[in-house]
Amino acid sequence: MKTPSCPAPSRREANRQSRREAIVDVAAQSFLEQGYAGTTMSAIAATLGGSKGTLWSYFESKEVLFGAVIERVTDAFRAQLSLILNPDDGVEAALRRFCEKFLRKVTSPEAIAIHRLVVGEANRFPEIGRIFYARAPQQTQRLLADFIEGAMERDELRRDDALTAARQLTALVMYGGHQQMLMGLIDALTPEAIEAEVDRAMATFLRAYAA
Amino acid sequence: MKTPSCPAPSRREANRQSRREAIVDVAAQSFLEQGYAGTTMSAIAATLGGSKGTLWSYFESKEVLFGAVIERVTDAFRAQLSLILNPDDGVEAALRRFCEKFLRKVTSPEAIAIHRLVVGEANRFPEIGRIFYARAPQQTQRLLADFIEGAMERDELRRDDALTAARQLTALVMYGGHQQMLMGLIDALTPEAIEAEVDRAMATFLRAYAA
DNA sequence: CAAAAACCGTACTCTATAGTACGAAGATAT
DNA sequence: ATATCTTCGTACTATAGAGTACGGTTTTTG
Repeated sequence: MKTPSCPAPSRREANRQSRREAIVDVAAQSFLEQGYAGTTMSAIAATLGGSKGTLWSYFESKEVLFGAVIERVTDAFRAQLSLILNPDDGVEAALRRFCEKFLRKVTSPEAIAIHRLVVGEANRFPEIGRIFYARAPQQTQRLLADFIEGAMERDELRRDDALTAARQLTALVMYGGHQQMLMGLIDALTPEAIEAEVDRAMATFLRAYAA
Repeated sequence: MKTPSCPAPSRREANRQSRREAIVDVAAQSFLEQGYAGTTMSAIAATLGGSKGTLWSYFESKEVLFGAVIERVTDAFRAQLSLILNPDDGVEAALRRFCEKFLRKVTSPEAIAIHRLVVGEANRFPEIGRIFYARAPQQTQRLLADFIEGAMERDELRRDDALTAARQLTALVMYGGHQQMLMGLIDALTPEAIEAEVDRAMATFLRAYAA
C-alpha cells in the first residue's frame, strides 16, 4: 500500500481520492473504446455528471489524464496470471494451462483495445509504450521464465536461456489469432480456436525444448 | 499493367495520373510520420504547392485519401521478398537468409510506422486492417509456407502443416525486437541484434521441425 | 488561336473541442 | 456557526482543421 493513512485520512482527501478514481474509470472506458483523438474531455465530464472545471481541477490536461488511464489499465492487466504456474501438475500441463489463460487474456476486448492504443500512440506519447511494456509483456515473460528455469534445473526441459524460451512460447501462442484481432480481421477467438492455437504452440515448443 | 493505354493516353489523363501519385506520396509521408489525426489536408496541399480545391478534386475526403495511402504503402511492402527463397543453398541457409531480410524489413522505420497506423486505426477504419493483412503478413506466410512445404516433401523438414510452420517461424523472428520497436522502447535494431534474433528463432524452429 | 478543362490563391463557412471564467450552491473543517 | 474549500452550471475564448466558393490564370485540346 502506498496510500498514506498517516495522520488523518480526512474526509476531504478520501472524497478526492474516490472522485479521482471515478474520473479515471470513465476516461479509461472512453479512451479504450474511442482512442485518444476520439475521446473528448467534455464527454468525460458529461458522463461523470460533473462540470468541466472540476475535471480540470483533477487533471490539468487531456494528456495527463491519458497517462493516468494507461497506468491504471496496465495495472489491471498485470496481476492475475501468477497463481497458475504450479509445477506439481507436470511441466506440460502447467504450461498448457498458462498458455490458455494467457491467450484468453490478451485476446479479450479490453486487452486488444489497450494494445491498439499503446501501439497507435507510441509516436505521440513515447512514455506509455515503456510503461506498458514494463508492466505487461515483460512481467509475463519474467514470470514464465522463472518457471521455465526451474523446469530446466529439474531437467524437465532442455537447458537453455530461460528468458528466450519464455519469449518464444508467448510468441508462438500470440502470433495467430491475436494479430488478426489487433488488425480487426476477427472480433474474438472461439474457445476451440484458443485450444487449437495453444496445441500448435505447445507442440512446437515442447519439441524444441524437450529435455 | 492496368493502365488503359487503349484509345488515347491523352496528356490530360497522364498528368492527372502523375499528379495523383504525387499527392499520395506526400500524404503517405505525413500519415506515416504524424498518424491519421496528426495529418492535415491543408498541410498536404501546402507541401504539394497546390491549392486545396485541387486536392479535393482528386480525393473527395481525408478518409478516401487515407485509403489510397494504405493501398499504396502495403503494395510497396509486398514485392521484394520472393526472390530469396532458393532451396539450392540448403534449407537452413535459405531460411536464415529469408529471416534476416524479413526482420530487417519489418523493423524498418517505414514498416513500423505502417504497422502502428494500421493497428491504431483498426477501430475507426476496419477495412484497412483487412487490406494490410491480406497484402503483407498473409502474403509473406503463404510464400514461406510454399517453400517449407517443398522442403517437407523432400524430407528436409519434418512433415507437418506448412502454413502453421511458416507462421511460427515468423512469430519467432518478430516477437523480440519488433514488438519493442512497435511500442517505442527502441528506435532500431543493430545488425548484431538482428543476427542474434535470427539465430535464436532458427535454432528453435529447426529443433522443432528437424526431419 | 479559341474553347474547355484544370489549377491556383485566397478567403470563407462550419463544426468540434481543449481549456477558462465566474458566481452561486454545497460540503467540510474548526 | 462560520470561514474555507470544492463543486456545479453555464457561458465563454481560442484554435484548428475539414470542406466550399469563386474569380483569375495556366494548360490542354481541337
